[in-house]
Amino acid sequence: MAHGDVGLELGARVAEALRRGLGLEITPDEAVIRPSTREGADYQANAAMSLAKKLGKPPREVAQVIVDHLDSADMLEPPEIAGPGFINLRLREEWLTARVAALLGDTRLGVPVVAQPRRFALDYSSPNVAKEMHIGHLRSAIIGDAVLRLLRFSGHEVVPHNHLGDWGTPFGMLIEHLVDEGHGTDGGISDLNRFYQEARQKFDADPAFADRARARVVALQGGDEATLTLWRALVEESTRHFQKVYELLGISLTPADVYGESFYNPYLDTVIDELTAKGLTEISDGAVCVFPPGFSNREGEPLPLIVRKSDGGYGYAATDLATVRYWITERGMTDLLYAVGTPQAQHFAMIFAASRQAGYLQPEHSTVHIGFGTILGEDGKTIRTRAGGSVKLVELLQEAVEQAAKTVAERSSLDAERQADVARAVGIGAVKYADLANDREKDYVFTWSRMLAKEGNTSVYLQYANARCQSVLRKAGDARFGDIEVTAPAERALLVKLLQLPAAISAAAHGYAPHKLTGYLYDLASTFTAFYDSCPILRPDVPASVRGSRLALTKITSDVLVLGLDLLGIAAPTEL
RNA sequence: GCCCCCGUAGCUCAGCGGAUAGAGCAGGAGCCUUCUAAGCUCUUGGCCGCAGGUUCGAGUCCUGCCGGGGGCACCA
Repeated sequence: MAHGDVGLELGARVAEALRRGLGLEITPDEAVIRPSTREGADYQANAAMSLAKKLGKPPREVAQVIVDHLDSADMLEPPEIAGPGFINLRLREEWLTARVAALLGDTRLGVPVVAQPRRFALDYSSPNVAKEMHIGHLRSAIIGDAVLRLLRFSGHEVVPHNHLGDWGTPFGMLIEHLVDEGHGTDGGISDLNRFYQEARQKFDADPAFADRARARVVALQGGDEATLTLWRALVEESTRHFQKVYELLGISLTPADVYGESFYNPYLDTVIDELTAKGLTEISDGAVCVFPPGFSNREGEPLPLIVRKSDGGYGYAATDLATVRYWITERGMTDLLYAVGTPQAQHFAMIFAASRQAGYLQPEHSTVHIGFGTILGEDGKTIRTRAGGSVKLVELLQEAVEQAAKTVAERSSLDAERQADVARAVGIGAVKYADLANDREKDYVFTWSRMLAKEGNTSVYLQYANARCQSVLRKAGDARFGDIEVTAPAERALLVKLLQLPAAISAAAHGYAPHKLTGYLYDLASTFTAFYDSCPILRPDVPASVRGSRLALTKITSDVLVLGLDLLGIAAPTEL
C-alpha cells in the first residue's frame, strides 16, 4: 500500500480542518506544508498566514482554528503555533514506525503510481551518424535516460526516440568516401571521426570528388537503391558505435528506439501542404517560411521558421514539425519531451508555437524542452582536449573507470574481476551523478577531482552507504527483521527521511529535475551514516528487538538507495 | 539593437513567497581494541551583484542598472 507524500497527507488534513472550521475550501497544496528544520518539528503548515488577509482575520487566529479542527491525533503530536502563524507539526512515533514498517518488502517503497498516466514521447541522445560521440552528447543521454526512468516508475508510458542525424548533404561525401575505401571488405569503420575528416578533406581538396559527392546526394534523395544500401551501412556502423557507448554508460536506448531524421522524410511534403493549407506559410527570399508570432530577428523583423530552403531542400524545422505531427497524430502521445541543450530554446519555442498554429498540438497536449547547460572545462570555457578537439565520449568514460579502478585497488579487498565491476559502477556513476546533481539548466564545470572525490556529495558516497547497509545485512546471520522502534534521535531522523522518497521522486519527475532526487538521496545517505555511526546494530549488547528494528531500517535504506540510484541510471554494487 | 538564462560562503552548488539562507570542498579541532574511516562529530566563513517596488513577509515576484553566458534567415 503506497501512502505517498507525507506533506500532501498533512495538507489534506489541514484543508479538512479549514473546511470544518471556516467552511473554506483549499487544496492540500494550498495548505503550504513544508519540511521543517526547526528543532522538534518535522513539517510546518504555513497556510494561516497566506489565508489571513483573504479571511480578514489575524494569522494566529486562523492558525488556532486549524489547530482546533485538525483531526490528526493518530498522526501528529499536538501542533504548536509559533511566530506570526506557523504551525509546527511533529509526527508521532507510532505513526512513523507503522508507516516505515509498511515499506519493508514494498517494491515501490511507498511511491504511488500516478492517478492519470500520460503518454510521453522523449527525444534524447540524438547523435550524428558518421561522427563519434563526444562530450557534447553526454548530457542529453544521461538526463534523458534519468527522465525516462523517473516517468516510467511514476506510472507513465514513455516512448524514447533517438533522433539520429542520419540525413543531409554530408552523406554525399561520406558515401563516396565509403565507396573509395572499398565498402564490403570488412564492413567496419574503426575510427568514425577520422573517416568523417578524410571525407571532408577530400571534398574540400578534390573538385572531382566534390562533384561525385553532390551527385550522390541527389541519388540518395532520389531513392537510388545502391546508394541507399551504402547509406544504410553507414547508419548501421554508427548505430553499433552508439550502442557500445550506451552500454558502457548504462543508457537504456536500443537500435529499436532509433527514429532518425530520415524517418520523417515521407511526412515532410505533407507538413508543408498542411501548413500551406492553413495559410501559415509565406515565401521569403525564396524559402518557404512560417512566422510564428512573437519572434524577431536582430533587425526587429519577424523571425522565420524555414521549412523549405530556397534550394528546395528541407531544413531541420521541417523535420521537427514532422516529428511533432508524427508523435501526436500517428502515435497518440499526449506529451512531447526534448532533452536538448538550452541554446536550442528559441528553436523549440518556435516549433511548438508553429505546431499549435498548425493544429498538430491541441490544448490537451504539452511540449517541454528539457534544456540543459553546457559542460565547461576548469577554465570556465567549453570543454576541449589540450589539442583543442572535442573530447571523445568513449575515452572520457574509460578514463573515469580507470581513475575509479585506482581507488578501488587501494581500498577494496574484492578479487580482481569484481573490482573491475566496482570500478565501472563507481567511475560511470561518478560521471552521471556529477551531471545529474546540478540544476540541469545551468552550465556545469567538469572536474575529475570533484567528481571522483572520495568524500562529499558524489555517487560513491551513496554507493558506499549502500555497501555498508549490505555488509550489515550479510553479517546479520540468523537475526531477523523486527518491528520498527525508535530509541534514538538519529533513528527517528532516518524514519522521517525514509518517508520523503515519494515527495522527492514526484518533484524530480514533475520538474524533469533529477537533481531533486540526488539531493534527497544524499540527504538520506547522510542521515543513514549518522544513524550507522551512533546506533549499533549487530553488537552483542544490542537487545534483539532493537536489532530487529535497526536491521529492518538498514534494509529499507538500502532498498531506497538502490531504487533511487537506479532511477538515475547508476549501479549500486553490494560491496565496494 | 531585441529576446532568453545566470550572478547565493574562498571554490563548486542547493534553496518550493515563509521563522535565525543551507550542503559539499577547502581551513581549524576531535573520533578507528568497535557492524566497511570512500566514514562520523564539532567549528571558522554570507550587505543572496546593485538600486527601487509589490507583500504581513522577498535570495525567491516586478522594474531599472551592472557583470557573465546564449540565441537572433536557409548547418542541425
